[in-house]
Amino acid sequence: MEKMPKYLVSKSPSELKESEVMDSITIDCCIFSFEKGEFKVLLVQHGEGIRKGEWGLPGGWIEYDEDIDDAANRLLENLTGLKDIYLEQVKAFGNPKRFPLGRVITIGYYALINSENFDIKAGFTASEAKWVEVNKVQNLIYDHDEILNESLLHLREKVRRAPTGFNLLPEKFTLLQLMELYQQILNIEVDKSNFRRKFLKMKLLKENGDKQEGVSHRAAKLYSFDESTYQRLTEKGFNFEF
Amino acid sequence: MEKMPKYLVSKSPSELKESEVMDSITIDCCIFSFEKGEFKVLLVQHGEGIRKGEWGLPGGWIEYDEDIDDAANRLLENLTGLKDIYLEQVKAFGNPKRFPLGRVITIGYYALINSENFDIKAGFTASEAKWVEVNKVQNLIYDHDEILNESLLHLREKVRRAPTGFNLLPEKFTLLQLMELYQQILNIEVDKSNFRRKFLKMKLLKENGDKQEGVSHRAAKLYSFDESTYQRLTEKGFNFEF
DNA sequence: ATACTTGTAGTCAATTAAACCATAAGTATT
DNA sequence: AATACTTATGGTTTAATTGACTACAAGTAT
Repeated sequence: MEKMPKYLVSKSPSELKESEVMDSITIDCCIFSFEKGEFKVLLVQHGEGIRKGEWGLPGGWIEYDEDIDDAANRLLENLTGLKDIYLEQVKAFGNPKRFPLGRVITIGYYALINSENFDIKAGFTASEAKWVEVNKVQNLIYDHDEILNESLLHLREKVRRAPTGFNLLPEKFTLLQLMELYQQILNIEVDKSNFRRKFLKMKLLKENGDKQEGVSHRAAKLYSFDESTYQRLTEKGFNFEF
Repeated sequence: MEKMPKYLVSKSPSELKESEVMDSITIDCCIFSFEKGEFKVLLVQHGEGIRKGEWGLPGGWIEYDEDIDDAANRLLENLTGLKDIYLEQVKAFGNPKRFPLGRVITIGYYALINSENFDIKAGFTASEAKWVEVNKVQNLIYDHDEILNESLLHLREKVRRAPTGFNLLPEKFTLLQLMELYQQILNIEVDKSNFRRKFLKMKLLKENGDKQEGVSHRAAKLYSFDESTYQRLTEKGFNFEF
C-alpha cells in the first residue's frame, strides 16, 4: 500500500502550535477596499504559531461538507459582518514548502467591499487587523505576497472586462472617484476628460440628479451603476482600455 | 475535538472501486490541440469505478511533497511523453458533491500541445482515449463539463492578452492557420485581410522565406513566432481584439 | 486556355484614441 | 465685490485604428 498522507480540514493553520504538524486545505482571502483615493487590502496579525506577530492575509479552512466558495463566504462574513460580498476565486497555491508545519494547499480568493458600511468584526482589535495601501504591502507571512500579487493580476483582468470596480464604491459616486479607482487598480494615469467621455458613452452610469455636498469647490454630479445596461453589456462582452 | 476529515492524496479517484470512499485532492487537465482547422480536447475513458466506461478529462493526484504544477506536469508527461508543455492552472473546483464517493477537491489545468509531435503514450489504447472537437463535447463524467468550460473561458482571456495560441501550432505556420486558430478558440469570424494587417503590424511574426508545400493552390508564406518581440510586448501589455 | 482556389495588398468611410483647450460653478482670499 | 483658486464638465483637433470591401497574384485542376 502506498503512503497515504492525510489532509485535515477542520483547523486553521494560524491556530496551530509550533509543534503541531498538519496537512490541510485552507482559504486565504485578499479583502480590498477603496476609500479617499486609496486602494487598500486588509491584513491580520497572526496570533499564534511559529510566526506569531507577523502580518498576513486573513484565512480559514474548509468544512468537510462545504463548497469552497461557501467556505470563503463564511470566512468573509465572520470577518466583516457583511453578506453577499463580491468574491472571486483566484487559484490554488500548492508549493509543498509554502507552509512550514506541513503540507497545506490554499485556495486564494479576493473580495471587493465598500468600506462605507464596513466594520471589522468582533474578534479583531485594531492591533490585530489593519488596512494597508496595496502597493505598500510587503513581507507577508508564508506565500501571502504571491497570493496578493496573483489576486491583483486577476482583479486587473476583471476590471477591464466587466464593471467590477463598482463593488468598491458607495452606492453613489462621482466620475472622478471612479477614475481614481481605475487608476489605482490598474496603476496607470488616464486623462480626465477622455475618461469621462469613454465611460459615459457606454451608458453604464445613471445620474440621480444629486450632487456632492460639503466640498470646497464645484460639486460634482453623483452617478450610480445601471444594472440593466450591465446585463446587456455582459452578454455581448466589452472591454475597458484606458 | 472537532471532526477531522482526512484527505488522501496518493490514489486516483478513477482507480477506486465503487465501495471505497476517499477524500483527496486531484488534478484534472484539459489537453487542447489544433489540427487541420479543428480545435480539440483529449478525453479518456474511465476504466474502473462507479462510472466505468464514461468519458472525462484525464486526471491524476498530487504527491505529498509535490508542487501542484509539478504534479500537473508529471501527469502530462505520463500521458503524452512530452516535456515542457504549455500548462496553466485554471482554478480549484470544490463542490462537495462533485465526486460521488467522497470529498474530492480538484484543481483544473489546461495544456496546449502541438499535435504534430504528439502521440498518446503507452497505457492508452485508442478505445481508452480520443480527441474530440471542443464544441461537440458534452456529458462528461462528474463536473468535467464545468472544468472544460472554465478552462475555455480562461484560455480565451489568455489568447487575447498574450500570443498563447502559438503553443498549439507547429514551428512554422501560415497566417490563415493562425487566423483559423483564433476563430476556433474565440468562436468568432474575422476578416481575412484585416486579420493579416492587424497581426503583422505588431511584428510578432517573422518570415522564414519558406512557403507551404504540397497544396493545390497558391502556396502561403510560412511564419514563425518572434520571441524577442514577444518579450517586449509582454512587458508593455497588449491586446488582441478581432 | 480557362476556371477555380487561396494568398496578399490596398482603398475608403466610420469610429476611436490621445492630447489638448475652454469654460462653468463653485469656494477662499483680499 | 473683485480676484484668485480649484475641481467639474464639455469641446476640438489630429492621428490612428477598425470594418467592410475590392482587386489582383500565384498557383492548381480541368
